[in-house]
Amino acid sequence: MRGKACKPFVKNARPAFGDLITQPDHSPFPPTQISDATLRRFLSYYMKRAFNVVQANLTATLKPFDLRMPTYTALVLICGNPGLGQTQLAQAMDIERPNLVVIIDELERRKLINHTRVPTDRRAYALIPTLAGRPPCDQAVEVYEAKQFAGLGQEMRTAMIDALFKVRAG
Amino acid sequence: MRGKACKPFVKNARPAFGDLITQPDHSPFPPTQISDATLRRFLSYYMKRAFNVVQANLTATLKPFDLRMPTYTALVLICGNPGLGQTQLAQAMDIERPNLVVIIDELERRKLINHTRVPTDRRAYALIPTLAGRPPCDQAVEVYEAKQFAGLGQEMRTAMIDALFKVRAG
DNA sequence: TATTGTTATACTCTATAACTATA
DNA sequence: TATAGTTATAGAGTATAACAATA
Repeated sequence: MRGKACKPFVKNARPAFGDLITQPDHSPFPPTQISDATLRRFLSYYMKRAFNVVQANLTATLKPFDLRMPTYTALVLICGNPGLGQTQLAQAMDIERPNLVVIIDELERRKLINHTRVPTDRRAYALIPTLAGRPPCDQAVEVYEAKQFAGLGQEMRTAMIDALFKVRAG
Repeated sequence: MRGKACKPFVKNARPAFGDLITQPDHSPFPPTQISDATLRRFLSYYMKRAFNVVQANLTATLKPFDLRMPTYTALVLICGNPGLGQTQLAQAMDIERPNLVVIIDELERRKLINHTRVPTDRRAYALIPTLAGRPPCDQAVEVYEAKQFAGLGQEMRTAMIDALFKVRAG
């Protein structure tokens, strides 16, 4: 049988037809319903799907604050690390320095951060949150992260962090 | 003290200066080093960082197969669900139908899948892997997923799947 | 009237190369 | 020579609106 190696795992998959019918399967997304073989084969898919949800929810939550994911991330990191330089921030955000420029510009235009020359190294700028910058940062974080990960519980949260770190570290 | 609410957690954060110095901190990325408060505040950041790694590794791994993440995902889903329609595939991939068109076109151009009219509904097309399409699909999955998640072990993998599903389901 | 797939189009996020001003 | 930040630009991935063919 041709399709034996791959088992269907898409909800409401259209029944195949002709000689290509294998096993019409209507298994839902939950991991418990999916064969272990399939799970092991396609973990990156789960990561993407979960991340899509996080991204969508985060975008929606940040809208009232007029923040997008990159500006939000930058603001939180700057609030947590006042005096940070742009090269370091780019490293922390895992993006290239040029992409940071518009982000920094926007945050500064909105008076959420300051962009000050470092006295000891006149090439560098230090990023510092303004007094006006902290409240939206704190509120956005609290409103979003609390809501998004509320259902996880401490154990699950810890397990997830561990796994994500392991994946990241390789 | 002004910066008390946010603790630095960026590696090698530049020491702050002037009256904005709070607590220059050089805590590294690993979760164990970061305060629980910070963890709870910014889980989405960990997800993004981990996903960046997955995405980069996956892209590199798929290059020899001349596949990108979307074409790879589509191919795996089609192999796993022969006869799938484009609307369903778009739902499974969590993207809009128009974006699928170029992906399907590419896979079909490369003779990895077929794009056949459904006899019972002449609006719809059924996506079916070709005999040539399965091997690169299987190889790519095995080479990538095995390598990326090898370090996790079964427990961690399960925990991660559970957490990701929970996040996705809300 | 609703649905499948399509076209055209625009937007967000990101990467690369080359520049400037400092070190 | 190397580094911090910048500019210009290109590409990938995605979304929205409007269309044709079919149900």
